[in-house]
Amino acid sequence: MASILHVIPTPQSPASPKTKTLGTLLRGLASCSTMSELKQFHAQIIKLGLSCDNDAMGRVIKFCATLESGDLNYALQVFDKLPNPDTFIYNTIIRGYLQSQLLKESVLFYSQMLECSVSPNNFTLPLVIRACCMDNAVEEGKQIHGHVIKFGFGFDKFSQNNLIHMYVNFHFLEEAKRVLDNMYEKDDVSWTTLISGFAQLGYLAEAFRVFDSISEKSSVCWNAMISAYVHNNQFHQAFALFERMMSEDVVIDKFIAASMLSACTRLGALKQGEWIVEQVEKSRIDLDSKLATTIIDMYCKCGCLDKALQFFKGLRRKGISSWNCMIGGLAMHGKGEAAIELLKEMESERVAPDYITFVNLLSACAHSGLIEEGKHYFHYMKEAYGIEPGMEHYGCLVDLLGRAGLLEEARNIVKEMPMNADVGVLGALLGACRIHKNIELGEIIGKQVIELEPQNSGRYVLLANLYAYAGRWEDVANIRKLMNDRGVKKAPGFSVVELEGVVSEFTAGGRTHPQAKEIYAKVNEMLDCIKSAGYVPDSDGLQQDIDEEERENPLYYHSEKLAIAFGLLKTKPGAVLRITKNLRVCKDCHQASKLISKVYDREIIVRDRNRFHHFKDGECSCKDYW
DNA sequence: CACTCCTTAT
Repeated sequence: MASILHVIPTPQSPASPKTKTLGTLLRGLASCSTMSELKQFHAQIIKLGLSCDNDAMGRVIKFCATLESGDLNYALQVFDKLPNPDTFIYNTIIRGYLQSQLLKESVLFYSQMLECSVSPNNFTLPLVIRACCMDNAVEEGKQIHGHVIKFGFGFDKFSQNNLIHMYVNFHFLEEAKRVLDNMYEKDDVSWTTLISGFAQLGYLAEAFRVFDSISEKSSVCWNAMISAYVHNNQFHQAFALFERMMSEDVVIDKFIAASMLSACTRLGALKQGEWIVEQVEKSRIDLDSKLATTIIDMYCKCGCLDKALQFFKGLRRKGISSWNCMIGGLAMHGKGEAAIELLKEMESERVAPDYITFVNLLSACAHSGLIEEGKHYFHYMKEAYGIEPGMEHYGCLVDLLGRAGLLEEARNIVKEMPMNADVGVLGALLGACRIHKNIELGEIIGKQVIELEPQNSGRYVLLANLYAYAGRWEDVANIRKLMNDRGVKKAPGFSVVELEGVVSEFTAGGRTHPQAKEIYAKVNEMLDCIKSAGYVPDSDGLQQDIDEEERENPLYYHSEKLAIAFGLLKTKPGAVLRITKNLRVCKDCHQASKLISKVYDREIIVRDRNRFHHFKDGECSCKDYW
């Protein structure tokens, strides 16, 4: 028995047993992934008598406060036990609040830190600046700017860059620029923050001035400026800048590829888009799921469903956004059944559909008139995946029912849905009233929609068209007057056609094209030809009706017809014409396009604001519902 | 022991 009381001598380890255990524990802590695991490590650290050790507790707090699987309240409990928490620990809690969107608490914790005489370091102020920025706390933000200087971080890049971000967010553009100008050493972050900030507020000239002032432009800077143009619909500027970039031998990376693809998509510039895809493949740019999605979207919106599908199927790993985008693409092209098939494929590959998947799927059902299927999936998403229908889903359902002529049912959905219908949902109902010429309901909804979005010209136009159908010319004139009084301008209509890689743009009645004379002659010839095939210009009431495209131009010269005429002039017989326009196809152009496809034996693919129209053999894929 | 900028889609 006595031997038990003897300490058996062991060889001396280089570190003391306690340190060694702590080291192992901290390593274990770094690798734990759940709160319950963490609590076990925490308990062991306490047993070692380290419950007040900043170094050890700092790690515990870091886990709880900043990781997805953490628990901010637990972090705060640990914090409260610490007699002298250090700067790192304060910073970590501030970051925890920030990540949880508890912005005021974040700033408050910083002042608590100062009250306890703990000095901020270079990590502290960027966090607090961000909190003020996200909270739109202008006064506090200015004070923190003072602290940056007072505590000696006037030359710290992170603080400065975050200040730029904050002032941009406050719309204090001069102040943002001043911070940049006073920076000792500006970097990509400083420049791109300011460029994209200016661009978001629409100040493109200012953004370009900043860009131009950069002596050594990195690809990040180039992309910031390119995407600034893209986001402001200045596609030609984006292309011009891209070309300049190429001529200066800057290498395309995945960011630039994505921005340029987005420009091609919005413009309908298929050839250019394909060229970018080629570059991506050639230069082995990392094809992440964002870039893959962008490429799929480009093919879909440029009218090449086949290529989109081919690319999609060839992807090794398909992210959820790629699936969603592909389903959305099928929806736009009126391929509802194929969209449903793709959902099933997704399920059989054990990819869980999400909120967006069902928005796109329901939109596919709506565009293809799949009423029963649409209703089914509206319930199915909740039953099978626990996804509560949101505003967009209700919008699709209303669209689906409304298009099918089930206006009462659609209206009941609007009344009974758990949230207040937004403009999107009401707009869908209004659209249905237009299709089915329900003046009574359309008038009520139209007025609501206009007041919800008084600057959106399309809403006025829709109601005015409805009045025009009813022959209520006085009301049409009143709408027009209302628009004038409020200074609402109709978006100028334009159509774009891409031929041999050259994108040509047409505006209604525009004569600036170098070959305008030939094009107009072709339009006249075209219209004569289809007249013999039964085309009757939709001129009833034209003098009074408000069209989406400018009224002062004769109907025949809508941008879409000019683009088609130009396409017929410039391509060989049988070639497919792809046209992209910014507004909805008007009734007359739709009818004309159908007949042109027959008489000239051409497939014409038109992308309008909402969807695609494939004109072939005198028919349209939208089955005249759009 | 750690922080900020440029990319897509609905």
